[in-house]
Amino acid sequence: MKTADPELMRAINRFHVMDAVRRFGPIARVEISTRTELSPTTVSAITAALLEDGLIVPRQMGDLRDAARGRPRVLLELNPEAAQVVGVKLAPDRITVVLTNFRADVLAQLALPIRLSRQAAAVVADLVEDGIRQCVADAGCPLENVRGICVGLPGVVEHGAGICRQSPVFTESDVPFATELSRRLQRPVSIDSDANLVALAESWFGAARGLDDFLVVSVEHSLGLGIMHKGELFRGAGGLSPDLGDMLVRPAGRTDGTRLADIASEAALLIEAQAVLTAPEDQQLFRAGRGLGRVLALAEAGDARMTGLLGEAGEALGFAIANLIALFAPPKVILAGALIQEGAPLLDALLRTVAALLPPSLAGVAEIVTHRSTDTIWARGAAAMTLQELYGAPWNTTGPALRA
Amino acid sequence: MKTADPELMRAINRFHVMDAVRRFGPIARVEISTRTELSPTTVSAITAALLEDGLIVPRQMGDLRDAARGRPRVLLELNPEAAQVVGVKLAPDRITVVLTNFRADVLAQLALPIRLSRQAAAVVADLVEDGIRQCVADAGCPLENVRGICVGLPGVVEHGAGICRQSPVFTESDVPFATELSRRLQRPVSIDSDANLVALAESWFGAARGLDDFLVVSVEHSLGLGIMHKGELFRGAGGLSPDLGDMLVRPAGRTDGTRLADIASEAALLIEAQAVLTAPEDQQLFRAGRGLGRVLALAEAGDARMTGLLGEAGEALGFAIANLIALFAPPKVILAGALIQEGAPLLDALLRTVAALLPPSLAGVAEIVTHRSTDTIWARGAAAMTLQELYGAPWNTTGPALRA
DNA sequence: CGGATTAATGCGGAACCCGTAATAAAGCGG
DNA sequence: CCGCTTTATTACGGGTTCCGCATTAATCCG
Repeated sequence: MKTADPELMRAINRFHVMDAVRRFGPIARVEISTRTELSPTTVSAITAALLEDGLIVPRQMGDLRDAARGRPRVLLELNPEAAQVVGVKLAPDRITVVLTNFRADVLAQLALPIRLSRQAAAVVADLVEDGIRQCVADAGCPLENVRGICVGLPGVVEHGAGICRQSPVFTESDVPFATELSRRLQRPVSIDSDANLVALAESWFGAARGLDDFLVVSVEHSLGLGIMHKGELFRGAGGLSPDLGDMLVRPAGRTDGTRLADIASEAALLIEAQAVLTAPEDQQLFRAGRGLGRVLALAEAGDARMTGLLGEAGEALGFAIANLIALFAPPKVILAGALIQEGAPLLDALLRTVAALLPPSLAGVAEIVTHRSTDTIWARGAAAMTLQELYGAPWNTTGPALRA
Repeated sequence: MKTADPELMRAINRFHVMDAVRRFGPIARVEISTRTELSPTTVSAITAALLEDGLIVPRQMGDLRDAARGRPRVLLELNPEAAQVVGVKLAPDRITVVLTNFRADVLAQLALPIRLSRQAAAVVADLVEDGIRQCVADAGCPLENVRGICVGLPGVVEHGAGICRQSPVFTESDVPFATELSRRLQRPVSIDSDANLVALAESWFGAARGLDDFLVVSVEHSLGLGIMHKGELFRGAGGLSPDLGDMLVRPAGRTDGTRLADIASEAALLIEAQAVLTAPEDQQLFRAGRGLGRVLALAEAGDARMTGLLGEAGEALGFAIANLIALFAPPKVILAGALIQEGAPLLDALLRTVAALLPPSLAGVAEIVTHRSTDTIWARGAAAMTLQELYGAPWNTTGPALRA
């Protein structure tokens, strides 16, 4: 926690005003005042500064007071033109790039279906750089206008330092990807765990709007875990984002095959399924990257081997999620990913396991919902991360108050 | 996060000054200024107010500057007399009460070796009330002078609401213990998970002094987990303290006996050991409450059944701790409890399991140490919790900034 | 006993929030 | 059409805070 001075005070209150404008859409000063519990005078002063800076704009039309007497309110909203930011999602089979405006509306997007599992960091950086340049070019937006870039990727990411400790997309460990991209593009770049970004997206414009505490669990090629805790993205000590794949699901005593990623990720499932489905036409499908569809179709048709695999994965996920609920007590858990479907064996097993394992005292706390997130939403979350910094959340900039 | 006003600003900075005095005191104003990065003027003003309020006192003696030139510094320290607080630790076999001064020095303590597993809340409240009254009477301190009371107990505790959701010491669930005690004693009362309090104690005057991130795992009659995260005690959504006993250690598919508490707590170990050691003299020891010593002695002597049990418990604990390290990435993990001994089978198995299960990217982050905490230290932690509130940490008082 | 040196503190300036009062911009009723 | 009422917004003054600068305080040194 930083020491307080008038500047910080103003930064805090300005952020609250910005946050109210973002969340409650076109909104009048009076309403900002009641919501933030700041005095009308202060709101007026702050909004004047924000208007001056071009971050918000008035919107005369649409006066929908119930009692239409008195001076009409002037509605304020975010100025979409105030900034452009870029969000990138890196997955092992795809790069998604979006350019958004200041409201996180997508202006342009680009999906590169490129297989980049375990690539050299330089190669990935090349691809991302090209993708970003092309995306902003498509939108006719000079790169210089882009106020910030955020990249989401699976694995263990250190947001603060901009280092990716370990990820399925890189061969190397400890990749300083943020500095590398920043050097290439001459723009501010940050990186974060992909699941954290989708958590932010869900909180801004998704299934968890306005919720201060929730989990996002994504089952994709790899597993993702995003945690919103007390209104902020949860990160471990040193800003290290935890990786759901590193959660353990086997009992002690067996040191092999214990990571959740080895049981419940798409990648792991495909490997196990490929070992089982030995028919040549199946193998063909796997080689063509269509194995997942085949697995789901077989499970749908009642193939015991496939439902068994999916059930095992679901049980493992349920086990991990029950642990997370015991720790974070989130009112909501959002599940995402192609494997998560209503009525599918994986989801059934997951829900059943959570219900069975959760202690009675925590039985009711978490509502588990599914939500289909597109790659665009993920990338929008990345954009939102940069926007949040532009809004100027002051507590992110705080250093240790006492030096040893 | 609360909206900022001058009052909050001052509260924040006053807290920083108090914190510096507590941590580094006796300390001169100049040094407070450099450590907090507040201007000397501001420090002077704040310390003047604190002196006025009697929270700190000057200490002329002991001028140990290296260069003894210039005006000598006036050292400031906490005024021990500024307040008295009571800390209570509730364990299934013992109630410990301490009275401390403003520096968390113990003025009087009282240990009641009472078995209170699964007692009615009213009975426990009776015992605690009597214990507190007796303890403060022993010290000749009128109860009216006690500025606050904090009770630590195992189980799932909701600190904010003062409710104990579930605990081995109560028969009931959802016990509003804080209000109940407050009504009886007419003093402010708070409750928290016992492990959180020992974490606070370790951070104030124990093995984790000044550390912003660490875990405390205590293996006692029941299991405890205290998490210091970014300088604050970690609690789940709604202020719910997680319970280590609710962590799960068995794989999905087996829904029975999966809680860590059923494998690795002293209580569970005793039950399992009692089932194995059928000799009449052993059963005698168990009934006399001396079973644990017997188990340890047998294990020491190489009894395979006992080392097996302990090893299994250690592996289960290691499994849970590895998961927690993956989530929180704490630089330090402190283990406490009678079962945790250097060279003992439980600790060996625990360390081995953590090392085996932790993914390489997290291999070096956490140093695991053991630390023997007495019941007094725990109760001191409870006192420290109240003191922290008296110091006026402003962020604890913040409500939601935006009302829906 | 007069510098030199370091510690602590008035003093004035600047920024901020807030309460009150004034102003702005509508609708309503005569 | 015009004044009155109502509601939103803003100007103004007061109070608080932090900070930079200059001053005072307290010691050592020669």
